[in-house]
Amino acid sequence: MTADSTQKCRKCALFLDGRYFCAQLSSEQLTELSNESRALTLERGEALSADGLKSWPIIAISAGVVSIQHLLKDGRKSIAAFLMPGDIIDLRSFSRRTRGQLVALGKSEVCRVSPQMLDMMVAANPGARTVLWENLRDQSFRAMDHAADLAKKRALEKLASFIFECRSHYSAAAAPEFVSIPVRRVDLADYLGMQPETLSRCFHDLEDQGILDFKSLSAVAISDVPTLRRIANGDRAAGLAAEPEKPIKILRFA
Amino acid sequence: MTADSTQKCRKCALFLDGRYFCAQLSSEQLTELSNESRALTLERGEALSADGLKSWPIIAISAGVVSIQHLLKDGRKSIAAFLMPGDIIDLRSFSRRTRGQLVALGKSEVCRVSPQMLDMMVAANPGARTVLWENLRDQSFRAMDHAADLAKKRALEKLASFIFECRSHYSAAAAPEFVSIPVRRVDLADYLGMQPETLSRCFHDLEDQGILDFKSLSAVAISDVPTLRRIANGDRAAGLAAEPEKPIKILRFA
DNA sequence: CGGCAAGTTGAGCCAGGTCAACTCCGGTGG
DNA sequence: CCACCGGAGTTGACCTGGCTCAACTTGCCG
Repeated sequence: MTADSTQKCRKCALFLDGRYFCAQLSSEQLTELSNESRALTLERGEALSADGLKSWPIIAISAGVVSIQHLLKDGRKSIAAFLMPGDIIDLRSFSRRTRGQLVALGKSEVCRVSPQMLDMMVAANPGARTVLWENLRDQSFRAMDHAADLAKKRALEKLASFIFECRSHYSAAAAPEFVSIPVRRVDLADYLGMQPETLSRCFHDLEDQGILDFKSLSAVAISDVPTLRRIANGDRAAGLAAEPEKPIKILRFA
Repeated sequence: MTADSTQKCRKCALFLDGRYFCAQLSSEQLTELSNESRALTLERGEALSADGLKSWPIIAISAGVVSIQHLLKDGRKSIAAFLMPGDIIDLRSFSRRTRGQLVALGKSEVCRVSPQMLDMMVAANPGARTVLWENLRDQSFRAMDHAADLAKKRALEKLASFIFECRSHYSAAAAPEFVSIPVRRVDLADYLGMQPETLSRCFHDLEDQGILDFKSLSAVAISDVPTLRRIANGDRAAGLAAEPEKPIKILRFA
């Protein structure tokens, strides 16, 4: 079993990618952690049970996308956050707060870690501590940025922001304008706080304006990065041939 | 100066309240931290400059409310998060992300801490580490809950949620139904992603329905907690005498 | 190649945005 | 003590972006 678990860890993205937590651990620490962790594969739509989370409140995402979902009484659903590979979430104080569920949005790999073990690693290993701390900060800022977007942006602007968010997460340096959208339309709509219909119309708009170029449902190329950026930043004139500015210019000569 | 700074720390809320970071420190650690920190008073509307944040990227709030604000090109403003006393924010990786500003929403006290010193305390003091970690997690979950609220709730529901959020932060055990609203209407509107006019109408609604009772602009009593709770949870029938259910019942007999 | 889930399109409607006028309140100076 | 001022909050009337509902198309998987 020990051999097995160590094997398991040595093939895991959390160990193989130097930016992630497990890559910071020494060989012995990795073995220790292996014994106190459980890998798990989730299919799309599967949720981690509340009971399971009580005994294993630390979840590390090694592949796929997992969401934190909130449900309202009348069935409205919203997705509070996307968790990506490398994200580690500590739900020890979660029960006090609004109940949200952890639901996989596609086939995903997660690793459940014993809290005691995590605390030990964090106490003993400054590198691991830094990585964990930075990841949590990043999650926090992502959530805040997202909240700011939801608060005051219109649908098209939210979508534009999201595409950039995707790009910063996923794009290879080789093809910076190709972006993969790792979730279904419905889930993206729930994340962006709009209806799937509206989302569809927005995608269509961006394609019509020649800003996006669809390779498939889940892969786009950004053909006009500056305009998309301006839309994301809330520049209402972006992509509209900037009509309102002309008259002002003329007045300046008078 | 050492004596001065220690004095300063011993009167600070971050030390006096046992739940907060500085209360976890030993006497020597507190003295050390004093020398590597700078207290600062902010008036409403004052922002921490980007330069200042570069040299002092750790900010602890000891009194008042500080906001993280985002500005769109056309002047739309949104408030991504409220930072409350006890919150500590680490902006070391902030510059990479969307520029947001830290702006005080009322007279506030903050303490800028040297990152090296914070790291040392965190390495040496497990209690302090836990408090800091839990605070950051809390901020993160708050931001996610807030994002979920913004995504799929209507105006009245967002306001109801916010009132509960305030209650959990501020209320004394003695008078659990009294809630203080620590920010101006405009700022609350920016936080909840709506217009001040709409916010005003929502407050009025809740008062008309006998759910809220205003003591002043910034102090309310919740007169009907269950209904407010149901509104916050997205129960569309709450406070409407549940008319739509009757006809359905009749049809069931047919 | 059939069947179902996912995504799209269209038409009509409403919650909340917008704009403008108004009230309220605390501070200030005559 | 009161008139005045400016900022904050409120109210009213109108308008629109995005929601809703329903029908349709597309794409995926056995």
